[in-house]
Amino acid sequence: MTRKSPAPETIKAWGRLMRVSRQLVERTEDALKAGGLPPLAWYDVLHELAEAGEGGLRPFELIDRVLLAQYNVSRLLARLEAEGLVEKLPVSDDGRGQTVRITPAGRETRRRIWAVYGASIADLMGDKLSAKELETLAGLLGRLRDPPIAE
Amino acid sequence: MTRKSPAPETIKAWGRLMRVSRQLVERTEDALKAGGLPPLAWYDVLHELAEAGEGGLRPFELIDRVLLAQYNVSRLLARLEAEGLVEKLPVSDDGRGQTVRITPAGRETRRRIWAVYGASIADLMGDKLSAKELETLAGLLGRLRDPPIAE
DNA sequence: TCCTTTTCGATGCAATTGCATCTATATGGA
DNA sequence: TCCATATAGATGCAATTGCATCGAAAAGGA
Repeated sequence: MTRKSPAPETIKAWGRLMRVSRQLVERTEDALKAGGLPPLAWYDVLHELAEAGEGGLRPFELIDRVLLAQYNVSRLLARLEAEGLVEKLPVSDDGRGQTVRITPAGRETRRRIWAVYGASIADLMGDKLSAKELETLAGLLGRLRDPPIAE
Repeated sequence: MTRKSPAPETIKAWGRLMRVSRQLVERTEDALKAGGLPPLAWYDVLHELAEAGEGGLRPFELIDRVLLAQYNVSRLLARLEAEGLVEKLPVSDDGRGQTVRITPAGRETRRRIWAVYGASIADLMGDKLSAKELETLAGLLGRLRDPPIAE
């Protein structure tokens, strides 16, 4: 942990990152709400499960992918199951756990969310920066990740 | 609103932005908790009020500065007042409103939060990118703001 | 095998957030 | 002036989040 106060450029970049990310999330959530659709977190989970395919995912695998706390994943999955968007299957070799799989209704919901979410992304980012700038941005952000991504 | 799906570079940059910003916030909140300090939102409000000086700020002015909903500001200010970190003063020319001013205890708390927050910023951003890169990042993010900042 | 520790997932309870609405004051006509 | 509308800020209630902990099953010794 560095002990001294950050440089002015650092503070400025930090402030921008905080403000912009919150603004973009808020606008996107508003767009989803306006369309009568569930929040972003639902999309994230449905997306990961769709990518995972028929094999599904264990809840603990979902946790690091979607960056949610364990209890949030547990409860979100319960809500998704109640809506019939995912199903939980017992897993043979681990009596504690379960496998979660997306249902056809879940895929359909994911598709409907994407229609709005994708448009929001294009609107808020794609229209504002060039392809080259987007790549520069992604590269710089990748270096802030943990673990960092060089590219 | 653009109707088509965003380009791959756009999606990638979006994903990085979402993931990185959440990761950085989470780590910073963890650092504050570990230090027995209040959450980031408290800092934001105390910071704005400190900048505003003796004149203080009206709650509605705080709302757009800190990007919180009206009811969140209302309740956050109530908590800060209960802790003696801010004080509410009636405002002469508008009987509905009030002016909120930071107290000495509030300044002290802000200082203590910054000791950890600033170190976290330096650690998570300052140490990862050069000054030039930080400026590039801030510039690109500025263009995503609403209203956008060209520089 | 038996016992301790770890991991997986759920949940009770308190705090916070979101939504809708409320009260009070101010503002802008007719 | 009087009334309709708008703005400032607070709040009741429901949903969500965070924290701590729990129960159950697995893993790892001794």
